[in-house]
Amino acid sequence: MAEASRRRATAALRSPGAAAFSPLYQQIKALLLGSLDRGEWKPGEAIPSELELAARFQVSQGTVRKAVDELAAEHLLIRRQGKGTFVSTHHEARIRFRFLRLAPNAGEPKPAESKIVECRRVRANAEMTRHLELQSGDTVVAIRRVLSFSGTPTVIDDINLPGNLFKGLTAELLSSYSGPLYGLFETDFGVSMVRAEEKLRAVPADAEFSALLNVAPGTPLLRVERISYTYADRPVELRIGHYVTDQYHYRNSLN
Amino acid sequence: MAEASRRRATAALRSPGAAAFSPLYQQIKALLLGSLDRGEWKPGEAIPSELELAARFQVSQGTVRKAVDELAAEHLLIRRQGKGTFVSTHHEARIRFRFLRLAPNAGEPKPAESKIVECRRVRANAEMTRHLELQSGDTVVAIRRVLSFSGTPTVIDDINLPGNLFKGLTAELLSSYSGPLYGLFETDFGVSMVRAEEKLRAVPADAEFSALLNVAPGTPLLRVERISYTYADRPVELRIGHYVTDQYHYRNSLN
DNA sequence: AAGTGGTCTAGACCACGTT
DNA sequence: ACGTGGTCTAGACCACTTT
Repeated sequence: MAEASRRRATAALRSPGAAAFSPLYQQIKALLLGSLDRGEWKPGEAIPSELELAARFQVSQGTVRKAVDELAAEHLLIRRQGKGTFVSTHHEARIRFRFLRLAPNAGEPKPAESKIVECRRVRANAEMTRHLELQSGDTVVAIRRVLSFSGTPTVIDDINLPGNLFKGLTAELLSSYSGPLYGLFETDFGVSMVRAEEKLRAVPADAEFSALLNVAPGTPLLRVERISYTYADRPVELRIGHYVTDQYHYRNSLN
Repeated sequence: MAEASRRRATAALRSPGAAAFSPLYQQIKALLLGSLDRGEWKPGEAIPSELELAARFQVSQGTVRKAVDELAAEHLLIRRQGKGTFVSTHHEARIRFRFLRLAPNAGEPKPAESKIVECRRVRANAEMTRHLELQSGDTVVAIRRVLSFSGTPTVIDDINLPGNLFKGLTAELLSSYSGPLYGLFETDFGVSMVRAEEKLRAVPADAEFSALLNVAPGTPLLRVERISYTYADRPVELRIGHYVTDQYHYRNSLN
């Protein structure tokens, strides 16, 4: 077995054309990512044990471990000593707060009340086509919702999703569902948001936003533009949020 | 040697009073953090090789490696194959962009021009006392600077530092220095900013800010409150920034 | 050639959770 | 008792950099 794996690494290393050398554990990691992307293991489920994976890929447990370690560091997998290694799911508080950065200035976070304002299927405009890597003419699902805390409207989210990935998504489904949106996407559409890039600005509230958020026109809002990515690192959500930040703030850690 | 280290781990594990078990590599990591905090190795310098550290701590190279791996993942150390492992320094482009989140909406980042507006030593107010864990009556260095890009004022930073750690810090020194502020703190005062927590809000420009930033009063500004920490995880900077975000935005990654 | 970090293996034992 | 992940060791070899 030692020989087999060494040969494999050496083969990759010495491949003519010098296709960039990649260590065995990176190759394993890519294979695991592929399985996750194909839904071989669903969010919340356990993946095979390290020894099983080592046998499957013909490498040592240590090599599998290093691949899994990296995926766990990226929060795609969660290790539980004595139980196994599990696929991350948005149906958990811990992971949710990685994507929900709004926190109250004082006191404990309260659950948000969500109201779906609209949910339409429209042709992608140029911005969506570019950000979501669509073809011109493709459709997107355009959702607008308002989040309130203790009855105070605080967030307007404009969410755009590729139409072909979210076929049965309707306002009714969204309204009937309580819980994290990404949890719904994950279980009902097999789309897992794994990471995101955001751009933040301060902008004045226009007439429409000021009415929805119950603030004066011109009130400074925190505008958050987010692009979310799946396992395969494909963009699948363009979300534009506008936050009222008198009682809440956006928290961030620099490491 | 194997015996020695096993005994050490076992001793820690079985210590009466059950002082929380911590694995050997975590103990090593803590020792390394202590050395960094004491300035035993300065930013930019190489730390001893893994084999040297293994000998010093009487553990295997693999255990040292795991400790160093974690510190490298936190960007406190930087590994360079064939050369050694080095202490991170703010005198490098890569690390700077971890703390400088403002990016132009279009085009390449340009270097900022910094103008020191004031630098005074004052008594810490309640807010500073709390955030910087000071005693009431302690002094802080209060700095205000304006950052401009291509002549356009874009950022006002109000920076507060514990007076006792920054004794020789004057407006002249700040003005004569070009380069990252954290680089100056690091080399001249032995204070390394290692991580930070930020809170973001959108606020209207008041008269003072509108004059300094050359925008209309009430213009939405992105307000960024930052607390920075050193190796020992002690807060040593309270910084409040106000950003004009028409040509620039704050970028963030959710992982 | 020598020294550094990087990868990979094999095996032992520990801690945790379930059966 | 058993299976899981977690820690630690020892040794081999590879890749990169400097001498």
